[in-house]
Amino acid sequence: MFWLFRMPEPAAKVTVMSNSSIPDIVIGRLPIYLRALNHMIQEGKEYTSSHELGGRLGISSAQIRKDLSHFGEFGKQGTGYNLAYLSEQIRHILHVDHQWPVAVVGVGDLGHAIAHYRGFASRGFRVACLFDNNSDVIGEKIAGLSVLPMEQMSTEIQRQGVQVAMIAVPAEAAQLVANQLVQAGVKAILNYAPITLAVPPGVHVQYIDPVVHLQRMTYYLKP
Amino acid sequence: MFWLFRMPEPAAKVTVMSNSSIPDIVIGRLPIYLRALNHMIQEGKEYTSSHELGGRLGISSAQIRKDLSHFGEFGKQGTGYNLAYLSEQIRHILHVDHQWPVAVVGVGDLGHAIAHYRGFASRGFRVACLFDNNSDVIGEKIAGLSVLPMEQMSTEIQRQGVQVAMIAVPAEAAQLVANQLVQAGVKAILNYAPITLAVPPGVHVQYIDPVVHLQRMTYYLKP
DNA sequence: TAGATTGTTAATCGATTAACAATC
DNA sequence: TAGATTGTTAATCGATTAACAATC
Repeated sequence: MFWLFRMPEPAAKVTVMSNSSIPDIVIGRLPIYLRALNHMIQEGKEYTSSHELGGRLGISSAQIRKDLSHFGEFGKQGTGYNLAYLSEQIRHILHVDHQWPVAVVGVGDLGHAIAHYRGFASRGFRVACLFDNNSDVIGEKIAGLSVLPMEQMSTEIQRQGVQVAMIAVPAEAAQLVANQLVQAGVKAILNYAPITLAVPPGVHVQYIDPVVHLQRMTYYLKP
Repeated sequence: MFWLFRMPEPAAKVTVMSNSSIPDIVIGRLPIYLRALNHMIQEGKEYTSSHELGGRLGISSAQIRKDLSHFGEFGKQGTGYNLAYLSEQIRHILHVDHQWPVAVVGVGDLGHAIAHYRGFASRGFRVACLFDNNSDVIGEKIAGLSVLPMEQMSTEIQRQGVQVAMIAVPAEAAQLVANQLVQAGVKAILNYAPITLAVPPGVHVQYIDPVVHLQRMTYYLKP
């Protein structure tokens, strides 16, 4: 991807092309914008402004406009943004304008909750397979899916072309599972185990550890 | 809290006091450091260095040293950091050197998983009460706790002095629940509902929305 | 001692914001 | 037209990093 910058007057002959990628921190805000936009749509609204959106999210309007400007022009002066259009555009940017099949590894309480969660489909994801190493749950049907043994993981992930996985196993097993997922071709891992994973370049990892979030807040509280 | 800065030579007479608070982004990394330090302790290690810690976490050693320097001097030249000591210090800084009672609102699949999670106790938290508005689950015993009706929430939170809560209700109910929690005196909310909450100043909110994390990764993937 | 590593400074790098011409 | 709001620029602000004296 490249960008064309306007040259200062008097116009130089060269055109500066930058392959500089979009900051990850900007990418990280797009899902938040998208969530809020869809929320507004459900409220029956048709348009919003960077000011209104920023007000809801606690983000400056300038930042929202700047973030969006990395990808194109989506608004109209005086009017703001058409919600349906902007939502569609962001879904396209984030590649969630279709459904990604997701593997879930670990079917304890948390894995169950993930498998049953109804909020994935409308936002670009579909739980496609479940794995566990516990023979008590292998074969069990959860949300219409049979829990498969770990031995079948690689085969099944490759068969379905799964690129995205969620790890919901105990911390002790998480790195091993991550290795197996990477081996199977998974490129994005959402890790619920409270441990930082080591993965090769090109594999993306995000973390969910409720305690990290809680500890971040207790710093500001009086015990 | 204030900080003493070394004056340049020749020494000035005044002592500069700064009330500038520590950046929130620094606070946000401390729980990650703490998690890794405790992991190393469990591996039987006794010391680490900023270089080793940074290597594990994908963070520069300079950043780790800078972050810690906001709070004091915890290491020794040539040796590094004593793990038990640094862990204890960070626990103290984050106020997780004792257990915070936590209220959980919403006892669906996710609320069940949270209530059963064994990972809170060692890291400064204890699920102290569960609430729901569904009469099917009210009265049910989960992890030794009876699920209470929403009507008892405020009273119970105040009775136990709960300052920290987790919201695990559907998105439509989350803002209302947040309002009630704030009314009851809660100062920190971990929100699992996929919605940005509006809360008064002084109330802290953190978010866990797996889809936000997934969407952040799919941007980089080829569909 | 020689090697290692801290804590801190200053420079660099990057992100956010204010401001405004353009224009709907 | 008058009012509102975008997209973009340049300035500001803040975070990260490189480098090194101090010292264990």
